[in-house]
Parts: sequence; C-alpha cells; structure tokens
Amino acid sequence: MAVTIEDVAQEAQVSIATVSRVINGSKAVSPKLQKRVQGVIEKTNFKPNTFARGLTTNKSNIIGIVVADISNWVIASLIKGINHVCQERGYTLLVCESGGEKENELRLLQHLEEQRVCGALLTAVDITPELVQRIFELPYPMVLATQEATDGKHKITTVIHDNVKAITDAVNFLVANGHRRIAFIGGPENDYSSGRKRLEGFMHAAELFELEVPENYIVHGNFTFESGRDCMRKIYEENVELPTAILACSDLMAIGAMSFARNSGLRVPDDISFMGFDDSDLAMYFHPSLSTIRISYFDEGEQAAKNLFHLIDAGIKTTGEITYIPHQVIRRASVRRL
Amino acid sequence: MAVTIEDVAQEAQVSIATVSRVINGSKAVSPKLQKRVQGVIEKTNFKPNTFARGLTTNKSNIIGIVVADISNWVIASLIKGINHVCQERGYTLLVCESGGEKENELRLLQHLEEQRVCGALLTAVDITPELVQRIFELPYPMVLATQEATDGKHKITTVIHDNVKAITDAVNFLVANGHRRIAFIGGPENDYSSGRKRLEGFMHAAELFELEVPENYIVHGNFTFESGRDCMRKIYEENVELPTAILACSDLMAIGAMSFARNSGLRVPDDISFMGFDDSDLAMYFHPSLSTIRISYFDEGEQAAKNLFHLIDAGIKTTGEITYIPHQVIRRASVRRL
DNA sequence: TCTTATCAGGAAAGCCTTTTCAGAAAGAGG
DNA sequence: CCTCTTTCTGAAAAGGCTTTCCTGATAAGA
Repeated sequence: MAVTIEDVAQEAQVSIATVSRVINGSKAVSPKLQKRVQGVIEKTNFKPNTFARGLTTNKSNIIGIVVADISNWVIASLIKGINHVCQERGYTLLVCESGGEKENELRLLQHLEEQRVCGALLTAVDITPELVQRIFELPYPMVLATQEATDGKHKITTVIHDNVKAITDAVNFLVANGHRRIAFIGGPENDYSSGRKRLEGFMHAAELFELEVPENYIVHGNFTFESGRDCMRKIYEENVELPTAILACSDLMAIGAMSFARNSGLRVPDDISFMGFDDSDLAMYFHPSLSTIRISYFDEGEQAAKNLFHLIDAGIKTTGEITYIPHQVIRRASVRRL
Repeated sequence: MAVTIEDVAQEAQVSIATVSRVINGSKAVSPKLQKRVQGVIEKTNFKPNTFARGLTTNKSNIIGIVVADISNWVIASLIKGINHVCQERGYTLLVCESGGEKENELRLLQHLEEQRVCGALLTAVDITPELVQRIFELPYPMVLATQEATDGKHKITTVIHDNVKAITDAVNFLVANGHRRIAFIGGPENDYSSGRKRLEGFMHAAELFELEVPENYIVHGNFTFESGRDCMRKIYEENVELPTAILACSDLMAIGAMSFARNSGLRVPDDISFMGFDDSDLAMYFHPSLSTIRISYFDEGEQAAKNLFHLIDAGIKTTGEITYIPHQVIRRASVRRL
C-alpha cells in the first residue's frame, strides 16, 4: 500500500540503512548516493511511517497542551503563540480541553502520556498541591503558563505575567491621573492564582500610594460581563461616596461595569473612569474605548513553548524557573484626568 | 523503562496475546483471566505503546484540523465544537495553523498524512480547484467547514451555514422593520467563498423585496473593524441620500461602521440602523447592542466532526454531501423600527 | 609497497503491539 | 468411554524504522 523505506532502498539500489541515514541527515553517506536516494524519495513520495519511527526512537515530535476553554480569547492567543514556536521546530501541537475540571486535567495529562508527547503545557484554573504532585510523576517535561503553582515544595517551570506589578502599574496610572478613590473588581473570592495575585497587587498599590480603600470598594466577580455589571451595581448601591475610578480584572468585567454605570446615569469618563485588564478586542472597539493593561498572551505562549523546548533539549523535566512576560499600560478614552 | 505488555503478561502468568485481548475487550477470554489481567494492568499502570499499536493497526485515533488563525473567535469556536465530538469518541485533535497561506495549507495537509491521521477538517480561506484536486489525492477522509469548495467536478463533504439564506433573512428582518434603503458592507471583492455568497444573498434579497440598491450602497471590507469604518465613510461620503440601515458581513465591521456613524454625528439607531453577522461577544456587549445573525460555529464544528466520523466509520473518503447549520436573527438595540 | 587510519554502506537486532493459526482443554452427545 | 464441538490460550509472524556493529574499500603515511 504505502511506500516503505524498503521500496525506496530497492529502487535506489541501496540498503534501507542508507535510506534511513539520508532521511535523518546523517553525514556518513556520500553526496552522490545521498542525491540518488533523495531523488527516489521524492519520486516515490515516500513518507516515513511515524509509528515505526516512534517505536524505535520513542519520540513523537508532538507536544500537548491542556487548557480549560479553547474558545476563550486569552487561551486562543496563547495557543497561537505556542503553535508558532512548535511549527518552527517541526513539532505538532495536540490540543486538549478540560472544561476547567480537575479530574479532566489529570486525565488529559495522562492521555498525553499515552500519546508519548515530548512535553506539555498546562493552563489550569487552579493548580493544587495535589496536581503539582501528579505533574511530577509524569514522564515528560511540563511548563505552566498563565498560572503559577502555589505549592511551596516543588517548583515547576512557569511562564507568567507579573500580575502584582501589572495591577500596581494600573493603579499608578490612575493615581497619576489624579484618582484617589479607586474601586477594584477582582476575580472569584476563592481564586488561588491570577485573581488572588491581582487583588494582592491592588492592596499593595493602595498601600504604596496611601489610598484609602473602604471595604465596599473591593468586590469579586468571575471575569464575565454580567459579573462586572453586578459588581458595579454593588459598588453603586453600597457606597455613599462613589469612587472616581474603577479598576477591573478583565476587560469584559470593566465593560459590564461601564454598562451599568451608563444605565445608572453616570457619564464615562466624565463622572467615573474605568480601566480593564488584558487588552482584548473589546477594549479598543468599545465606546468609550477602554484603558487597560495589555498582556500579550501570544508572547506568553511563545515564551512558554521556548522554555518547554529548553527542557526537552536538555532532557530534564523542570528547572523551576519562572519567566515574566512584560505588560503595558494602554491609555484610552475611559480614563479621565482629574 | 516503561512497562510493556510483556511485563504484564509475565506478572499475570499469561501470554501477551491474552493481555492484548483484555486491553482491546475481545470476548474470547474467560472472566477469571480477564479479571486477573485487568488487575495487573492497573497495578503496574500499564499504558499500551501508541506507536507499536499504530504500527500494527495503522490507525492513529488522531484527527487533524487546518485553520488559518487559531485566535480568531470563529475558528476557536469551531475547534471547540470539533474537539467536543472528538473527546466523546476517544480521538485526539491535532491543530495546524496555516496563516491563510495556500502553500501552508497544502503542506500541513501533507504533514497530517505523515502523522497518519484518521481524517481531517479544513477551513481554508479560498478553496481553489487545484486545492480540491490535491485533497482528493490525500489518503484520509476530509470534511470542509465554514467554506465550500467551488470546483464543479469534485464534491467534498462540507458543513456550512447557508450564507445566502442568512443574509436574505437579515434583509427580511430589516424590511419587516420598515427599512427600504439598505446598504451592504461585504467581504473582499475577490472573495470566492462566504463573502461572495453573502453578497449573492443580498442581491437575491434585494430582488425578492424589490429594494432599490444604488451602486454606492455596496462596499467591500475585509472583516476588520477598520475596514468597517472605512466602508461606512465611503457610504457616508458618496451618497446624497443615506441608507436607513447598514447590513455588514461581520459584527466587527458593523461596529466599525457604527463608530464612524457616531463620530459623524449620526445617532444609532435613531438616524441609522445597523446589523452585523456572527453574533460574537462584541454584538451583545456593545452599546448600543448589535442586531445580528447568530451563527453557532460550535454547532458547525460538532456537525463537521460528526460527518467526518461517518466517513471514517464507513471507510470512505467523501460523500460530497453538504450539511447546513441553521442560523437565527437576533434583534437588539441597533435596529430601529421605522 | 605495506601498514594503518578513515569512512561508506550493509546486515541484522530491536522497538511493542495485534492478529492469525493452531493446539489444548472442556463440555456435549452418542 | 470416545468423538465432536466449542471455548480458551499461546506461539509466532508482521508491521517499518533506527541504530549498532561490521566489513570492505579507499586514502594517507612510512
């Protein structure tokens, strides 16, 4: 059926060993033969059988990625970055979607083991110590992206943006524009990774700039438009003195909050300023356009993939190193100078 | 290193054949043995080697997908749908990004051949007769999604939404709301697939509803925000009598156009109505919210994957069948009743 | 010219599973 | 008790490639 290495060898009047050497670019074959064999390979359209190859080399040239939701813009950008590096290196990307469920994440990680991937990337919602433990039992190297593991003992190679610093920069930006009363729309209260870090950043910045932060200025959403709207309602209803600026942990929540504000008769940015996080499409195209922190998830994906290949090349499973991806404050119409 | 079938056989005091039968659920093994072997498999955490397995069965249980841009919302949703079906069937999804370049598409399709995928899905920008020809030479079954092939001779199994009907319905909706002067922001002029179909739909609807469509009412964008804005400028500047409604081929273009209109002092929807296409996040969250045609790309992906599995199960490469995914008109604030 | 070093290319082992074929055990019928 | 099925299990081949170990040849040095 399919043409095998043997067919090529026969056609080219050489042994299969020689053909194999030509395929894999071994130098121990004379230019003359090399050319002849190459010619036959192309003529016969020979494609080495991945299975046979994998069986002997025990390498798949596949790297896997486990994510919660492919259709999420952040994840999709990340994957794009990862894929970019993979293509350059001749690797193939195998995508698994967990739906954010822990059992699934674990199952998929093991599935990747069965597939004999050379390495994997993980973007879990919440990396528990137990999961970290399991990750260490896997036979392939792994890089975390977007989230860091909170387990103290083990260190996994991680690529992440500096959430604390990003939020601090955002607050700094607002303060520099004359804002002192700033409310914060964060992630879920029991969030253990980026949401927590961002809140941490906010508290840190508040202290740094000596801002007064009433309890009611901090509310928890879940990154959706609706939750942003609800958070804004809460801020609006529970505070006699409204903040002059709202800093949300995602563009979508910022926009939800903005919508509520507008519907309540507040003008943006005249009465109240808004700031988001991520710099998604929405931020730029919304009206008024949204000031935000730009995070390049594409870059993050690229970097994560590069780090993974470092591990693969070095034949080690982790370095425990954490790489930070820079962020950028983007000024747009939604923030007014006081 | 890794535990093999032989280790299991030895541990369980049976032959490797028996172990293999247990793994693959062959019934020709007594319950007693079955149980014993199963126990050993679990105890030793044995995972059959994918390569060895593939070598004998010549099946990878992998299906591939080639897309132009992973981070595009439409594509990401499509992939999510595909992935959903694949997971159910125990297949793995291998994602390739072509960047929309024809050579890449072809290269990746061949790469998938090397990977011995059981089938593939393709979402090309422009499926030329040449590409169709090449597709037929591939050894695995293929399903087209989002786009249909225009080649007359060959038929490839395709899953698509009915662009002509969708646009007709959109026009119908506008007409039902009293609009008679409708401008159309389409895709690129030399677009051979969905853009063309949508324009076709518009012309068809115009005839159906006996609308007068001046030449300047039809402009060509490229699906981006900026092009939508530019198209609106063109419509605004080149027509003495402005349309009462704008129908754009994508939400993003509609929003771009809306932005221009607003900046030109037009009120939406009081002075002019807007309608988009896709029902992306933007449409719902934008202000004013955008009436649009909802296309479920997730469903489209699911259906495409299902059709692909039909082909795989039947052992055929194509049926030439075209499946249409239903769409839905979504009324939102951007369209006013005249 | 003879010896030694170098190198190109071939033979064959090994990777791990599935599957066919055949044989053994067990059960049924005479 | 013997023969004929039926059921179960094992031995062995096949699948295509990489890689190690050799052999034979060529080039270099004495």
